[in-house]
Amino acid sequence: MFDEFEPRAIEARWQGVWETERTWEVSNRATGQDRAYVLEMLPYTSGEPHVGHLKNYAVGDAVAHFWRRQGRYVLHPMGFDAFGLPGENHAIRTGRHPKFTTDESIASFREQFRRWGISIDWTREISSHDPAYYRWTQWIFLQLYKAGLAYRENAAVNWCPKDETVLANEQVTGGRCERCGSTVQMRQMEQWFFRITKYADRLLSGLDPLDWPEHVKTMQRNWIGRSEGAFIDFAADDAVIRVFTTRPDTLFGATYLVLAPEHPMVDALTAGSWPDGTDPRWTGGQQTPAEAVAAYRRQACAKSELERQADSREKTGVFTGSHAVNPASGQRIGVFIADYVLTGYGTGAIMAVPGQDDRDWDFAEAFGLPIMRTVQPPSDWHGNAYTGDGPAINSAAGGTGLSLDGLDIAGARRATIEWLAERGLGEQATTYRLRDWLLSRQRYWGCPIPVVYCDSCGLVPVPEDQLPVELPDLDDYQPKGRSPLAAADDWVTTTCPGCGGLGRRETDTLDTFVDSSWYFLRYCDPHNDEAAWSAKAIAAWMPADQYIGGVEHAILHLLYARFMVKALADLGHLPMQEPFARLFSQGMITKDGAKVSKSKGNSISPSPVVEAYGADTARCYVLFIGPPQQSADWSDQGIEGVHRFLKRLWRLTAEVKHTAAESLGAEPNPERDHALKRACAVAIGMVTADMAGAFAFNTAIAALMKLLNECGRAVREGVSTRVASDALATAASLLQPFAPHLASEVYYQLTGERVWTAAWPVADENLLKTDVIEIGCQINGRLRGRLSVRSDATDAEVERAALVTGYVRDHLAGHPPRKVIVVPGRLVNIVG
RNA sequence: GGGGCCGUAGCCCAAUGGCAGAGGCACAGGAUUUAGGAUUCUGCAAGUGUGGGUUCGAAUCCCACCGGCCCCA
Repeated sequence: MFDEFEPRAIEARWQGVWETERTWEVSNRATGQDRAYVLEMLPYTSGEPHVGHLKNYAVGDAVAHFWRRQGRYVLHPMGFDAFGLPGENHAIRTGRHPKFTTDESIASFREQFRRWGISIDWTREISSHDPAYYRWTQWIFLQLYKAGLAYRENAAVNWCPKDETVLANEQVTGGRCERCGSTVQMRQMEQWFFRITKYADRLLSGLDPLDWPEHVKTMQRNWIGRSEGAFIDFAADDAVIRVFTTRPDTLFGATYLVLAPEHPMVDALTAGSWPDGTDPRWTGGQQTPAEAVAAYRRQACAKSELERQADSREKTGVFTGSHAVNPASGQRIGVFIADYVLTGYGTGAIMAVPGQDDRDWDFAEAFGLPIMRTVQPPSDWHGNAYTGDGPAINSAAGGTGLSLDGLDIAGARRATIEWLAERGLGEQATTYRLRDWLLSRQRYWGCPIPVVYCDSCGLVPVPEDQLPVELPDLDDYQPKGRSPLAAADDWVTTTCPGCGGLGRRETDTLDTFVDSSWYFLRYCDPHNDEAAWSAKAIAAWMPADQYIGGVEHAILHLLYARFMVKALADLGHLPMQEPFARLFSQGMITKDGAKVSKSKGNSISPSPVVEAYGADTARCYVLFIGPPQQSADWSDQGIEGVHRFLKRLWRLTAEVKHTAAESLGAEPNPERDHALKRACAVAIGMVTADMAGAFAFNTAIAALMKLLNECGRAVREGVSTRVASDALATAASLLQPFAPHLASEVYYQLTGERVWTAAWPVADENLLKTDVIEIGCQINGRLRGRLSVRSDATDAEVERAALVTGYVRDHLAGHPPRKVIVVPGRLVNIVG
């Protein structure tokens, strides 16, 4: 036993034991135990781990340990998301191959995880840049390609001019590149996509049964953005404009049409001159519609999507000079362009119904366009557009045969869609905000797309037995608007697998989200050379019982992984539909209330903390700092308190261990012995409930601090050595998921046993019982005093005891109480 | 603009609708120490952002507002 508390020595000792004895390794062949798969999101290897990683893995490790101690056989693996832009950008800056910086970063992460004592089965480690891994990434791509779920298309894509690559919609925020902040441009390019939109409905309905935080599910639902409505065709002078609306029931109220300025039909619809009687507000002050449209387009381009969507903004737009016909009312209505309509949503064109839509109302008011209500608002309605339900009005026209008056929204919607469909004027339609997943990246440091182009055979997938298509070594990583791989002639030039003639390899690489959309499957069977995984291995572990990660991945990564599992399941490669049964979304660690990031220069490295206080303190601190799902502010002062707590456990253990006497402190005292045993039982109950429930690690650690305070008091005031020793061993046992090293040492010192092999403690119910309890006594809901009653007293007995109490009798002054409420074990309330 | 989370002691945070306090930080005083540090003991404080409502009873549920953060636009 070391005299001083030296975390470094203790931690090195137990880490050595776990490594030598391969304590955390699990076999797929083990039988007879309840299996569990605890998974944290795989770290993106850029530089060194930060405190967010520490929190993520401290949470995951606590769960893994707790479940093991409850008798489950736990798979807890680790790997690295190793491809991607940061590694490549670093290579461009330094001229060093990204493999070196990536491998250094991985080594640094691996070393930190060891230093933190995270209980990982390292035999299952994977790295996404390892050919043995990305061989199967390529294999998955080919399976999806064969099934028609991966396709190539010329598409307008988001282009980041600084990173010189395309970006997925998901990687564009507020019109800017998520990584570098540059304003994103639109470009037409041949690109690879996964057909994730085909799974939109299943990705939505699959959310319902998942044990995930509700807000994460909501974010996914909003991202998929399903809207039900209809396409409606409006006949213009010599064209048909198809709009999408979620409110076909309001068709009679459509008093004008609005196209997005970028809509492909705008040029054709732009009239040669302003029609007679054109309102001056509609012309944008221009002599001709063409000039007005051109000027307005220039203006719209200069704005970000954010500005265009801000509802409070003044509505702007111009008239195209063309008219269309409302198919229901037969009215001629104007066709406008305005930037509050976006190309990407629906058909890029809307029918404007100012009576039932706020934005349309604002636009109609600004431009003097007719407003007609087609839903009767309530009699006390004083607002503008009425978006609520009510009977349809003004919605019948003799000529067209459609009559909706009196129907509610649902009925009018059905009738309108039926009427449109019969006449070939429209159809029921569901649109989604979700776009297909853009996979291609014109970058070097990624997984090569296993495809060859041949003049005679066209696009030929690389045969599976020729995988992996290895990423070649390059000296020049500089992107030049096309992938750096395009310059590697030796690599690009290849034999066509179809005809044996000359072929050229695909030079784009895969989005790194593809790499990370299936890694959790590979952990189940990481050394399989014959297949990406075996059915047996997947059956043994999947779906993951607990997934843990940051909320920043609530949309992209989680949606991609869910899509991948569904697609692979449809192709017969997987037996389940969802990868993650339970999700825990941890909160960020902030510094002075602000997000920490490398770019802000306020990132926090755990290393100095681990050096100064040890891994146990660092781990306990990130768990104690607050509820783990909430964001928490890092404070160097707060660490001290946790460190003192661990140090106290060490000191008390030393004191108890070193005494030869049968008791400590004053004379032995059975009452104090009992009180300490009881404190243990209480702590067991609290920690167990906190771990099994909402992962309330902060209150679990608080309960252990309380138990230790009571151990200290008992040792001071007199307690038998046996009881004190048992109490400390219990504390260590309960602490093991959070501070495994110190817990192992203390437990070993006191019992000679290994704490991780010990069963999770169970509270002795008998110890929790007491004879007499104090309850609150209220009069009219206000606390007036306390009352001692037997713990098994009936409600009637409690009531009687309350009614004979002095201040209650004084208050009632001889009148009977109107009501008496007894909350067993808590309080009694006299209403008089 | 929409959706969500959060406002409790000087600070971080607890509290199945039932006695506002578990734990930690800071602070004050005592013990120990040559001193500092470390250790240890004792003490300390808010009526729960604001205003309504439901209830015998609201930090907790409902409505509105204020403030902070996150996501989406």
